[in-house]
Amino acid sequence: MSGEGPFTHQARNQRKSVRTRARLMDAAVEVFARDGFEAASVNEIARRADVVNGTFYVHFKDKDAIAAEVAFKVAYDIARQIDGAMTHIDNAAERFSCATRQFIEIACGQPQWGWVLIRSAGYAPEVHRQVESYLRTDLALGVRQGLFDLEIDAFTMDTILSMILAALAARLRGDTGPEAASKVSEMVLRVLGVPAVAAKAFAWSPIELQGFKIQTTL
Amino acid sequence: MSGEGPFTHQARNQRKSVRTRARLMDAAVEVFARDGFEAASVNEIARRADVVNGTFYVHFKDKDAIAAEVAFKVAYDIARQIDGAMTHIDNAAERFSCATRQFIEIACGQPQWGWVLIRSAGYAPEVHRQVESYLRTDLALGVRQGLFDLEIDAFTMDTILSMILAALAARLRGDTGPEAASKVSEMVLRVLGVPAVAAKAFAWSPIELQGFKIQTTL
DNA sequence: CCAATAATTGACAAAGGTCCCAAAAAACGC
DNA sequence: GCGTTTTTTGGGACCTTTGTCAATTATTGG
Repeated sequence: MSGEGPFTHQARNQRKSVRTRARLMDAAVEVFARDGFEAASVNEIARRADVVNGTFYVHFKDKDAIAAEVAFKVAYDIARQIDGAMTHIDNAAERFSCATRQFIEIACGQPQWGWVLIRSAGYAPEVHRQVESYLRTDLALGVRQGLFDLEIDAFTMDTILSMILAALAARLRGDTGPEAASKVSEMVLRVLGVPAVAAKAFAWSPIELQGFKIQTTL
Repeated sequence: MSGEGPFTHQARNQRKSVRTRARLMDAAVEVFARDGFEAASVNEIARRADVVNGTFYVHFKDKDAIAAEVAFKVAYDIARQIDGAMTHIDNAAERFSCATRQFIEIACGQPQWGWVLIRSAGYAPEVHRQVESYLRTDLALGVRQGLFDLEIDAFTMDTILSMILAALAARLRGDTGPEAASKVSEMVLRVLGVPAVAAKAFAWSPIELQGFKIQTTL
């Protein structure tokens, strides 16, 4: 086994079944991140969780089942962290910029989670829904505040999300430094109709967070 | 076998080896488009090309080899079609909008090629390079013409490409109608710094093509 | 038309995948 | 500590995949 992952940590005081399940999920994250969903094998996941192959099937029906659960939990957890740290920001452009930058930062701090998000975006609708949920609210707010002049429909959301994920991928690949998060924020704000100068200001201003620091594990 | 694909058609008068190779490539397009690169199997490709498994290995070293070749040929061919039909347009914003809209239209006319482009974008650098080659020229031109005010670096290119591919994917999934191409053009032009009104005008103006119509097969 | 060359075949080994299950071991409540 | 319940084990049945190769069949130039 390779260290203790976030799910395992969260399950530390629960009954054995729960702990094993959590170990399988941490292992699945590693394998999905490295090999992609299609190429990942149940055997490899079990091996990394230090259980024999048969144990896997006690806990999950098949590969699809664990993938859906892992993707959902990862997306949910990240979204929750971001939301919690932003309750004090009112301006929609600032909220968007802050959320996007934090999202990329958090996902980079846990690279395997980042890759799982990217690689599962195509297959797992629940990931899309999770990430979009925090986006949609702020975008709609911006329209109401008169900051954004673009119609926020499903296609717009989809395009914006793909920009953010592209930035995350570039960052995880190491193609770019931490500035990618601000760059992509600025680009999206321009798409939304924020004037260039204001977009730059929002995207590059320092982030103020509620509380000390962002929590990067469950 | 399921009909005659573009590669097979192009190879119709060549020697047998070339024709079989082309059939394998058409089959590979179908399988990669349907299953994605990771899940695609050499067996399935051979079956669809109406040859036995062993024949595949006469023509290609392995799955990677055929994937690289297919992705490159598809990207190259589409880029060539677009370039050829745009020699008479001078304005960079118009060129970009026209190229993007045609790109999506062509890729949708041959859905399997479209999916191959999307699914291989992550794995095959040659696809990125091909598609970016026609983009980069026009974006740089726009900066020189004073139309765009955004620095065109690798990250910018990457983000813009991901927007275009997201629109293509939405279109191929049937999530959106033909207007997606104009919508995404408009969004990218805004990113590039084109004023909202002008961006809308460029993105939705009718396309004038050199010659009669776009060719949609090799 | 025939010999030489080119191309395809089909069977197979080796590797690895999925999923199941009877038996063993561990954990739990009393 | 002890019997019951929960959980894990290990191996096996069966399938798919990859990649190779000697044998066979098709094509083609002379």
